[in-house]
Amino acid sequence: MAASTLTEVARLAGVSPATASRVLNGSARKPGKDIADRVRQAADSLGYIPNAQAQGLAKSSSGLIGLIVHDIADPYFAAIARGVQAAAREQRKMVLLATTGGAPGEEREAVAAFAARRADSIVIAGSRSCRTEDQDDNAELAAELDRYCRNGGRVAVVGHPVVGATAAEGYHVVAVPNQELAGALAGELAAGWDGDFVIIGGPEGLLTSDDRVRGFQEGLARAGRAPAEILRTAFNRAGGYEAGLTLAARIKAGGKGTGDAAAPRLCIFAVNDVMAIGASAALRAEGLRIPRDATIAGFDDIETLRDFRPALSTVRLPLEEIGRLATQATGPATGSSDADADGEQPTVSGEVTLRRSTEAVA
Amino acid sequence: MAASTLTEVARLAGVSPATASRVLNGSARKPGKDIADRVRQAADSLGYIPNAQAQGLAKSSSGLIGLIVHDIADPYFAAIARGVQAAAREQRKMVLLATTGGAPGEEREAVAAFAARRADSIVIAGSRSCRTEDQDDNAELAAELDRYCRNGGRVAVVGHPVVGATAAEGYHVVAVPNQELAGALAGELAAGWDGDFVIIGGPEGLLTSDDRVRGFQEGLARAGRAPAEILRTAFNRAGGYEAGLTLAARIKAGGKGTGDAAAPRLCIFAVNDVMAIGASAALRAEGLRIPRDATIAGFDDIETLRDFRPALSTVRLPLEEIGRLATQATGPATGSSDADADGEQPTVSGEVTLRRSTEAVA
DNA sequence: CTGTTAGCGCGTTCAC
DNA sequence: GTGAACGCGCTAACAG
Repeated sequence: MAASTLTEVARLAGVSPATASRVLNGSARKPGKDIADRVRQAADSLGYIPNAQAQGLAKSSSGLIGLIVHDIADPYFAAIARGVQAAAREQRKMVLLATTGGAPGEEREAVAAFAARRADSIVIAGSRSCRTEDQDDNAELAAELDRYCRNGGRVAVVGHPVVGATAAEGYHVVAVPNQELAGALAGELAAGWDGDFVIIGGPEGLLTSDDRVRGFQEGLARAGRAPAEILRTAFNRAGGYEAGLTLAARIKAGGKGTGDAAAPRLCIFAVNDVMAIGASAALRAEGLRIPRDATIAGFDDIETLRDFRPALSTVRLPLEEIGRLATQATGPATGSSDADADGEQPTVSGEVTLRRSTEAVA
Repeated sequence: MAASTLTEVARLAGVSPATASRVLNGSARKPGKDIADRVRQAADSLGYIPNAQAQGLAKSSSGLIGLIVHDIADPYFAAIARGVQAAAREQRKMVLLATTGGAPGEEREAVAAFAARRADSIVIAGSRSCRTEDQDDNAELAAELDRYCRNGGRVAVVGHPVVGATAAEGYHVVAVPNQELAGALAGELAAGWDGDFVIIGGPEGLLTSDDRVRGFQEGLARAGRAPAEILRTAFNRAGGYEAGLTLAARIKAGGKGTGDAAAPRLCIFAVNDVMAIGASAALRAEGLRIPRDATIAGFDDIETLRDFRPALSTVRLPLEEIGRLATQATGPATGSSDADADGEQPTVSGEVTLRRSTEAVA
């Protein structure tokens, strides 16, 4: 990776490296118009590309933004990544990507790697876990982040604060009202439906999942309903499918065949869209139909999934904007001359979106 | 972004920076066991994190892999990105992400940015364009890539070579048999269907789209069919939807109502799955049903879309593996002691996958 | 096996 | 306005 250096450009232009640096990058001092042209010409005759590593070393900042996701192929994270990318471009920075599968240990490694690269800021998307088995890793992650912040790094976390992280300078949380929204969803669902509810949740301890489960139960309670049973499974399509099979068996056993208007249908709430789609697929594979034999709702309103039929009831989350906000929170102060307190937490809002998958059938 | 330096660690351990470096990183020389422990202890008592920028400057290599995609939120690219990420991890490198929307000009900028960061290699996913309006940008992109390669950088391009790029050292192409596969799809479709075909293609000049269109027409010809009409539109869901509306109007006009067995149904080939889904949505919105009123096939076999009903006939492409292969091609020689010629082009294979969306109805 | 020296490429004080 | 020096943090060639 040898390329032409600033020194070479300077020599070719017959000036000192310092001068060349001043013209090729924005410096306070403006070199003479004539000499500037000479340098610029020399530069692109040599195909000069500044060495960002050296620049970073000298200026002690890298122009890099680190992004941590569970899985970039998951449409949820992909959407957030798009927002991060867009905001990064506005800040004229590049994004470094790390995928961790959600394991706190790997997240710690990713943070360390970003710190090593002297990333200007780090955005952590994806649910945190508070299971006891992750306790140690979480502590190390928190310590790593804390050190990163103390060294001047800026951090934004989507959804929940990192477990055990002390609120340090430069540490931002983009709050996602999972619990409230899940409650609202439960309320609207309960208004048009008087049967039983079941929740397909992720593994216990996954904060996002837990919040949505809790919120949904609260919403049910407010509507005077009994708490829903909770099925725990993996936080992805496969998990949803598995739970769907279980429910299908139960429906078929209890309902004594489908289409029986007297048999109470089940209303299923899967804590995210991808799980809901998995569950739907399972039901269908078992010969059940939605919303005839059961109704189902998800969460997130993943764009790619909007064309599914029956259209999935869900809670719309502005994923791309979430990524954007998180990134902006770590950037330089926004132009708005408004109250721009450093500790201010950007908040996003979602919207309950009822569609065909939870429609009452005649 | 000030952190503790190697020098500080060395001082605290009472050794020279060089020695500290040798123990903290894998060097040829192994320092004494006793002194090594002392250094290591000093290092993590200080929370030392090596400065990758400085390491890169000194070693003239960065441990970075640049990935260029049109849009990271597009499931096609997201899947490839997952493969790239996985391979990068195996090479103990990090990935730098750039999104360009497919514009050659922005791709050129991205390559320059990667070169500036001294990325060890660059993976370019996403279709190239050969429209005359992109000619200049393409030339500059080719020049930029060429220079990057000459400086020792390694490049892998998915699908097509960069237009106008001279086959330089370190320049790899992961060939995707779009044309052959599209032909095979046409063949299988023609075998079970004797009506008309229509193609929904991307803008003319998009190489991937063009290949698939061409291959499909060839397949039709081999089956003794007349060439299909081609609708040009945007290479995304919106484009598919738009074309779908057009076709819906035509079907309704020509068929004089749906379900008329005498009216020839149309078989639609959309050059990618996302467009096919868009077209399906449009048909449905117009009251038409698949496969009753028209049949449709896509290309890519996007994972997230597999749960759609009616299940979409398509061509399965190992997207994740494509990303992995491209990345590996730019990495150090693979372990296989086999013929490992540098210019060898990894090839992937796909598979025609017929599903319900193209089923003949009774 | 360890310490010393010399860069890697660039930004940034300083003098001129 | 311009050039010469130094330092960013680390590794690689040498001495010892």
